[in-house]
Amino acid sequence: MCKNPAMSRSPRHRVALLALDGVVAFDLGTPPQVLGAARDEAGHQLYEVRVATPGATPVVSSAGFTVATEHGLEALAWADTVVVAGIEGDRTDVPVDPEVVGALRSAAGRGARTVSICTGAFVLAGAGLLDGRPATTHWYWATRFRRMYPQVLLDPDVLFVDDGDVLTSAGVAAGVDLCLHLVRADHGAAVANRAARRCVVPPWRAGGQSQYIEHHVPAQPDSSTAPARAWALAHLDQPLELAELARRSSMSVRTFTRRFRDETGESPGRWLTQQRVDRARHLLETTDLPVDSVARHSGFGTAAALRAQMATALGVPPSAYRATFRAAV
DNA sequence: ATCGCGCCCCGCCAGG
DNA sequence: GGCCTGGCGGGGCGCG
Repeated sequence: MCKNPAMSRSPRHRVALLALDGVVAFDLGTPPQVLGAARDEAGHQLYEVRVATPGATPVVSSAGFTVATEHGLEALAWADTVVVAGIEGDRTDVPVDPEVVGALRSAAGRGARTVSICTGAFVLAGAGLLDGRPATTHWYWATRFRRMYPQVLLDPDVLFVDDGDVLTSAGVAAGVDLCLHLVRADHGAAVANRAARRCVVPPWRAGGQSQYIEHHVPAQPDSSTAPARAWALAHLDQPLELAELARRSSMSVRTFTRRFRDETGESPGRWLTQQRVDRARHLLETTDLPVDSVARHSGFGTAAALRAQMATALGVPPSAYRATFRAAV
């Protein structure tokens, strides 16, 4: 791990966070906080985040306070990744400043990764960076987005969209999910999970928008335990033993658990119960099945087991969970 | 409520 | 030596 100390440490990933007038205050905090929480084994930060505004002039945030930064658009030329924070919804139809468009386009042109949070997608789209590509934005502004940018393949029902060098996320807090996704893509699940823990990201955000829970943790493509996970998902309602999953992957139990942990950031058992809780949540939201059969269909033998798992995972009993969503929709 | 049993998780270490 | 593997054992947790 830290056999060669500072010398071999790779340079930090450079991130420019672009704040325009009316910037969503929350989005301004997300990348510094979440990416800043990403550390290597020795505790060194893996990202350097600079907040930039056009001309390094102060901008007024959605919360009313003024944002003063040291960096102008030249930070976009410096960055490996450019993140555009959301702007207040009623400003989304204001044409994007040509200088901003130019800076974004040249950053993208030289291969920088471009990312948006929330309504920041309007800015990327305004710069033409989303043309013909899949993207998402805050669900509330989806209609306007479609009208303004019909050439973008908008999917308003997901937390975020990863299209390689262009990534977009849904409203406000989905920026947290996207930043964690970036960390996961750049440095693996273990680092991302440590960052999440450091940020004390809650496992469940109360409220409606139940469709969003479908999109959980994206799988690492080159992953030796992925087939086992797929198989497990297809047989969630049955008892699944670690030994069986390992055997199906033709690995010893020890190697399987070790790889699984490396690839997903979680132990097989924890992952399994998480998937089962997700399945149960989905059934509670979309069916009228009694809690008892929800428990069976999601692989918890009994309602008691389901209740216990939901209590620890979400802090909410099944019936209350269902009631929340029935009331919310 | 408690205990016992089985499974899981993971550090440790030996071997390829 | 470095890397990956896999067996072992103890501590932990869920469940009956």
